[in-house]
Amino acid sequence: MNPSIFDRHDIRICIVEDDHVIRNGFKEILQDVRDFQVINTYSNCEDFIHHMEHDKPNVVLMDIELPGMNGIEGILCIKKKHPKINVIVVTVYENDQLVFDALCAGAGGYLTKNMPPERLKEAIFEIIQGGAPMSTSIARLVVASFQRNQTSPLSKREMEVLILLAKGKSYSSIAEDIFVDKETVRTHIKNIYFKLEVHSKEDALKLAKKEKWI
Amino acid sequence: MNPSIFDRHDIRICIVEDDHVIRNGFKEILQDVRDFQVINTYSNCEDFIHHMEHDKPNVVLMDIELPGMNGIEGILCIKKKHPKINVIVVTVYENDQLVFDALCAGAGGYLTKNMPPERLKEAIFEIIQGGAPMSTSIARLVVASFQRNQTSPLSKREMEVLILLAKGKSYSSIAEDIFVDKETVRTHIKNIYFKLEVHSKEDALKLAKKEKWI
DNA sequence: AATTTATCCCCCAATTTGGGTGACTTCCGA
DNA sequence: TCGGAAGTCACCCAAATTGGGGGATAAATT
Repeated sequence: MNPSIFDRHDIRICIVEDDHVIRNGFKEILQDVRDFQVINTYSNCEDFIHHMEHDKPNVVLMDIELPGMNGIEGILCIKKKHPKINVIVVTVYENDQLVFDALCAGAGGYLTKNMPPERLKEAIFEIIQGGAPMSTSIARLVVASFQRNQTSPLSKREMEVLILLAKGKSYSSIAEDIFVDKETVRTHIKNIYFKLEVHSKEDALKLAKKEKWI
Repeated sequence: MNPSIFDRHDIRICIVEDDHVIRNGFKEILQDVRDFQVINTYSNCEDFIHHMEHDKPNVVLMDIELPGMNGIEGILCIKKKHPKINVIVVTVYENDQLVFDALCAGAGGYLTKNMPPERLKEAIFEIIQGGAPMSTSIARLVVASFQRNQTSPLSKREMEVLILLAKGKSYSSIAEDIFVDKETVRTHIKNIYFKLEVHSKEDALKLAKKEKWI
């Protein structure tokens, strides 16, 4: 359960960050930690990617806004070639879409720059041990993304139908799933469209997703 | 940035846990913490729900496997009436589906029972401050759920088409989106079906979701 | 040179979809 | 107890979609 010496010794770290003050700050914080080796620091993604075969890092601290290739693209590129490299995003941005894009791209953690230096060290141990270090606000964002507003104007049954519709099912298939007649499904969908003021499956699903009903 | 005294004083806590040893253990751990008040403990959801109006907790520690109503149903019920109550799941289960069900139901945190007692206290402060306390393994599960296996047999263009199909778009609508002829979309979809060995939109999407391509 | 990818064209028939209208039951809140 | 949702099913209609068959061409990759 506790991290053994084997889990954490010799953790090879690279830093990709265009602001040299922050870059060196992180290096300062990390380089004297036992088990950590700051292999190299880079001011852009391209440089890192050219050297990653040689650097063989376990963990990369990655900024998002970078000259040239941005952090998201960078993560995609890194993960494509070396899926085992752990990327922790370290940025000032807490924008929803950026967070999700980074996680989808393969980031294993997401920290905001206003954290105490201790948190950075912890985060690296955490990701090596199979965790996913996140700032509190980011964790909340991520967890909230699972939760749906259930304040839709649709009835329970209508929501059921809408969710099945979202799976790409046809009316007949939905009917079989919920053990009613195809005509009933049609009626539900007509009512859904009426309530949502839309006239097609596409628009209904777009609205429902925007409002986080599904 | 730092938690002020106003953020954390008088945190009202309820515990829902059927094992009385664990239930009392948690109570012991929490009751002497400054700012914490353990209002009540319950061995099942129903009892808690009957008292929550009176208890007015800020945080509920909730087990999943409970006699009668289970934890997931319990969370739904609590959140429906009092969306502001913070529910932290505390369980032995690390089953993927259970974690996601709990988060979808409205859990604001998810801890496994094998944590140090300190972690429980931290977690309560964390959720009050707008965070989402999770065990490391849970955080990893959650983050991993954003990441897609990009090892599908489909080409880039085919993936694009499949993703738009998953949004409920018609062939014509997809064609407009990617600036090609409807016939081209049809060809892509035929090729997708051939590669995936399916014969309908529903089956293609089901497979793609199962394999986490979309 | 062969394969994959991406683009487009034609034909065909069954199914799906969206809209209109109406009807019956049940259940809940005012 | 009355009215309104909610849920169920029916029938009509026309347009659109879908899935499957057969091609073709050009570019890129292997």
